[in-house]
Amino acid sequence: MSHKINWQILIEKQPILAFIPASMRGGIECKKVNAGDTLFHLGSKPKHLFYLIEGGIHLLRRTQSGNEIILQRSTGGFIAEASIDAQTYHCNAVVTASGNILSLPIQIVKLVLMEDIKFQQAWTSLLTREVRKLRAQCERLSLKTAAERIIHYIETEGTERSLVLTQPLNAWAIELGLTHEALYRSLRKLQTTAVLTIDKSQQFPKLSLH
Amino acid sequence: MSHKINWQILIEKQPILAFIPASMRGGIECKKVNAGDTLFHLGSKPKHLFYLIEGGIHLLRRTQSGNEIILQRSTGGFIAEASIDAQTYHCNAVVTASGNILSLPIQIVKLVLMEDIKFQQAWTSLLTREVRKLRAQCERLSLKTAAERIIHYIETEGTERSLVLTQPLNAWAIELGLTHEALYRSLRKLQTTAVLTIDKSQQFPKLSLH
DNA sequence: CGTACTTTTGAATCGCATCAAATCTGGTGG
DNA sequence: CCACCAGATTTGATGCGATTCAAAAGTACG
Repeated sequence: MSHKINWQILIEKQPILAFIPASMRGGIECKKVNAGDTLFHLGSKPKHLFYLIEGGIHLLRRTQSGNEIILQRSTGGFIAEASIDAQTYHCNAVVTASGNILSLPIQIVKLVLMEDIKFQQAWTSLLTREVRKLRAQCERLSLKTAAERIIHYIETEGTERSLVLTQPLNAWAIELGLTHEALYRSLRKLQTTAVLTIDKSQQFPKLSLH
Repeated sequence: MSHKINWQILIEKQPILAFIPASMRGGIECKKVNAGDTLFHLGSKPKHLFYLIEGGIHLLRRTQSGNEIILQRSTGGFIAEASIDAQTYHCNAVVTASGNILSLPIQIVKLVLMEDIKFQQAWTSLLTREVRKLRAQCERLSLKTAAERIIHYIETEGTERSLVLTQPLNAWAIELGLTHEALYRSLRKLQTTAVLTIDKSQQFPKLSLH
């Protein structure tokens, strides 16, 4: 189930991968994953670091009371970066949308991290960006109304008060901590009050604030 | 207003500081800060990285509508680690409880990061923990009800289904994305329905799930 | 053409925010 | 020791906005 990896295209999307020396690329696999698959589960020892190229993955855990807690929804990028220096996984990873992943043996990644200070720096800056992004998301989620969250999102994630989504609206709703109904209604209101416009001619909607 | 720094005690509390070479300690100051002080504000260029030894600091921003949003509350540790490679601060830092901070010139920190791979690694693991914590908070904030957020907080941040807060309840409410009234009412309900108990004999409340 | 997914609308309900006010607390200075 | 004050906690009433449940219409794709 392993595919040939086009490193050139991959590196364009994720420059940090350029730091993986060519000599180590042999150990890295590209796999197809299907909705429903489990990448890893809580308690097991991390052997691979995953990079989601395409598809969707949820990291989740069950509480003692049996409730399911979603720790992270990912539609691309490294999965559970934190597992790199953990003894065991702290959660389960379930594929929610079929796609492709890179599977990097943690040994290799650790080796490169130890030896290559450039890679370390790139990794640090990746984490730093992630911290900043997550802070912004926390900030957004503590806004009380749908309209405020929408505008905040466009202002912080977009450029020039405008933004092309990378997902359909109903998926965006979840990221905003809303139901899709609430998002649709709120968007409609923002349009009728001329606060923003939505362009749906492309694959994903483009939102622009006035 | 600069004090002499007792590195030995400091390093015990925060081992990462051991990586700062003795030769560079001269550039680092320990300052007293008072409630109400501003450490830095949005838009200004980061010159120092701050380490909060004692006291309390809020990182906050104001929305267009004038509401105050708290991005981070800290009662110790590094403040705004993300500022290390940012052009400008993306929030304001206000002292909410008097105490002491270390003020590390960013130049020095960057230099050590470049040269010392051990420090790099320690820094990476610091960021990794932060990422994990923030993910948990985002997931908590996307829970719809006050009760769910409270329980999630105890389950993820506490040990053995129980947790001692590090702040009064009204401050906790903000971290949970709730008004203090909503938190008080929800806590009362959870107590009367025997879901949890609150012990207020100490300075800060201790919450235990049943 | 049918299936799966997304978008849209409607109606009823619930929970939280909001505003207001009272009580309780610890700490201060007279 | 008491008066006083700021901050924390508590209770009440009201309204709004989001959730929830339900169903229909639009869209993409094989």
